[in-house]
Amino acid sequence: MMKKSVRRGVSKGQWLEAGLEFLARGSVSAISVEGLAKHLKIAKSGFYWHFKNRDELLRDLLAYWSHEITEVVTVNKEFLAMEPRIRLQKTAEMLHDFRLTQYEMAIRQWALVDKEAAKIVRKANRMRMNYLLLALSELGIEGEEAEMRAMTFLCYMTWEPHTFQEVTRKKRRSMIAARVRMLTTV
Amino acid sequence: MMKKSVRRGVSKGQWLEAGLEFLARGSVSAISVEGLAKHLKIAKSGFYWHFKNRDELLRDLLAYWSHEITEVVTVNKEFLAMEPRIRLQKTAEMLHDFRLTQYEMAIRQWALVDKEAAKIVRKANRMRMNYLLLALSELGIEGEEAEMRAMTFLCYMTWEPHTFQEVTRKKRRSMIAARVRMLTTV
DNA sequence: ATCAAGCTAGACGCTAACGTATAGATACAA
DNA sequence: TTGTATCTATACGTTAGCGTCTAGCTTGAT
Repeated sequence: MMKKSVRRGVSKGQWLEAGLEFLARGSVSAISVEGLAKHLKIAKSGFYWHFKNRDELLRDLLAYWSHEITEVVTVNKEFLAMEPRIRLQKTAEMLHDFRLTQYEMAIRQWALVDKEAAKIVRKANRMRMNYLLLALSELGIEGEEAEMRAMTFLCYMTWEPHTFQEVTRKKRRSMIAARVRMLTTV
Repeated sequence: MMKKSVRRGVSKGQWLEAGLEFLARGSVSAISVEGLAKHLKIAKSGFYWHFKNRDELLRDLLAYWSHEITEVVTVNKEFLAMEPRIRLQKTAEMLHDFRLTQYEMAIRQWALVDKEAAKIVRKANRMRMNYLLLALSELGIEGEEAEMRAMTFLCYMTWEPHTFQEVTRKKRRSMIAARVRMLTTV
């Protein structure tokens, strides 16, 4: 009755994980069924046991990204209890420490040619903007000024690691505080 | 004697332009010899008259990007005569008006897997950072604070159009001034 | 011991794209 | 008008990747 059968073949989860690993390399086209199979040291036929086709894997990865990266980060009760400046600081640190933006490049580039990806990216933007606008609002920053600051914050959080790969992680982390200060100072 | 023969075949320049057009769609992999040929309504064999292979076209596009986008924008005498705040404002407006960041996504994603592209992207970062750091320095902003602000400015200029495609160009332009103010206020 | 569920190996056919080869076409120059 | 430089059409060979098919193998359940 228990569905949790633990045969030792390659599970769907392993294919998904491998997919994410390849996605982090920077593009959706880096994900090939045969590439993943080789990575998992297996023939590709196993892939088609779990997925109808390559596109189904991509949709699953998109759904995963949408959920984990956006909703989990945004809908976070503990964070909302903090003072807004601290909250933004902790959020930025969390994004950094857990490398939560590593798929952004691939996903957003994908969104240029895929309708569904584009839709989810727009939704992610909206949720993140609302999260940031709320914090800024608590600090008395509203309107277009708030919007500008939230967009700047979002651009920085999303793209800094991709843009400045030559900067050390330590240095990048140390600059978070000053950045939050600038973005929250009226 | 004049080399400027004007036969009416498809010139090298037209192939390069078509390449840029495809590149703007978001990725290097969008550039295929056969795709470009179809776009130019011609058989692909003409391509190999001008280029040794696909890679040579890509190298040429990279060189073009490196020159036009980075050096031309950065080494600009008129701009350096302006007051730093005005200079940054004009720079941001120019990037916006001439869509000078439209190839960033493709190039930077390409840099993840191509050594030469990575090198040129690092160089572009350095030149842009120096340009921004100079302006900030004139405003009395130095050290790590200046570095943080320059990086934020660069992220915003580079990525805002890609990240917020849902924002109208008019609105995006109207937000430049406030952003420069924030980034240059001590 | 046997059976079904879950998964795999390996071979196959198909397409898109790369690059090559050859036989032209066109236009200006002598 | 004849030649040469600059392109082009068409056909071909090759590879990478998608997806399919069939005959299995392994493991827990009965």
